[in-house]
Amino acid sequence: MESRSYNCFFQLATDIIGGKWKSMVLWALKKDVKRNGELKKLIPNISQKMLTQQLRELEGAGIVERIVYPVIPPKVEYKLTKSGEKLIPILEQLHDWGKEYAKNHDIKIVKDANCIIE
Amino acid sequence: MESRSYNCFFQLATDIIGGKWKSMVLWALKKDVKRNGELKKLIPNISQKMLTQQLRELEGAGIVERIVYPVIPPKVEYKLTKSGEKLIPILEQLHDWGKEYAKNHDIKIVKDANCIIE
DNA sequence: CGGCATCCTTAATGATACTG
DNA sequence: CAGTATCATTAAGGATGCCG
Repeated sequence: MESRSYNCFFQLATDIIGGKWKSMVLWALKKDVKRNGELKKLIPNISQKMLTQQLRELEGAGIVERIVYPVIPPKVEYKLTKSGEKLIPILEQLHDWGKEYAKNHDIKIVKDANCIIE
Repeated sequence: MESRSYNCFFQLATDIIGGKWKSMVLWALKKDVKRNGELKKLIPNISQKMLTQQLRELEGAGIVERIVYPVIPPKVEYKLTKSGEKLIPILEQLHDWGKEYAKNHDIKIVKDANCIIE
């Protein structure tokens, strides 16, 4: 985490959960603890590199917790922290907004194999 | 607007308002109609190129309306559409989340000159 | 004032191979 | 399984100049 300076709290928030993947990772974690492999299946088109990178940054921000089990083969779980959980209701509303937007604009959802949810 | 295909409504939503600038532009438009120059002052570090680009994409998505007055010198106003207005309460909650996050992590806000708000 | 067009630089992401 | 490292590619963004 680089400590930038922020002009307002909104900027801070978008800096933490913005970017192409972060909110989607949080969305994938909204229900349960998830393992690396599960996340890769849940999030369409994300590469291992991007997934790891985003998870590390979210962990650094205190939004996601990484739990390592010292076993072989390796087992690592990811879960939302308290702070991260507080974001979920907001993301839900964004989801609902998208649903209404899709309705109004005749946009169809086409899930490929393992969609995130709903 | 390129018509992609989406796996879920959440993905659709983040595709529309995601990216480095879009949500900030919406945030800057949350109160009143704004002109190009005002937006540039309100949004820290945005270039004219990026501002125009983001506004065009938001306009294409039906989130922002562009109103051109045929006068000299040119006058152009930007305002949220109904669809765009529905996003504001959600962005407000994101703002509030950021505020609490800042409190918990001892992050200070340093406005430079013309901050967006609050 | 509010752009657009062009060129150029930098940052983000992808592909592939390898490891404990 | 859950990564890391390296290299190649692509996309995002900045600088400058021009225009109605």
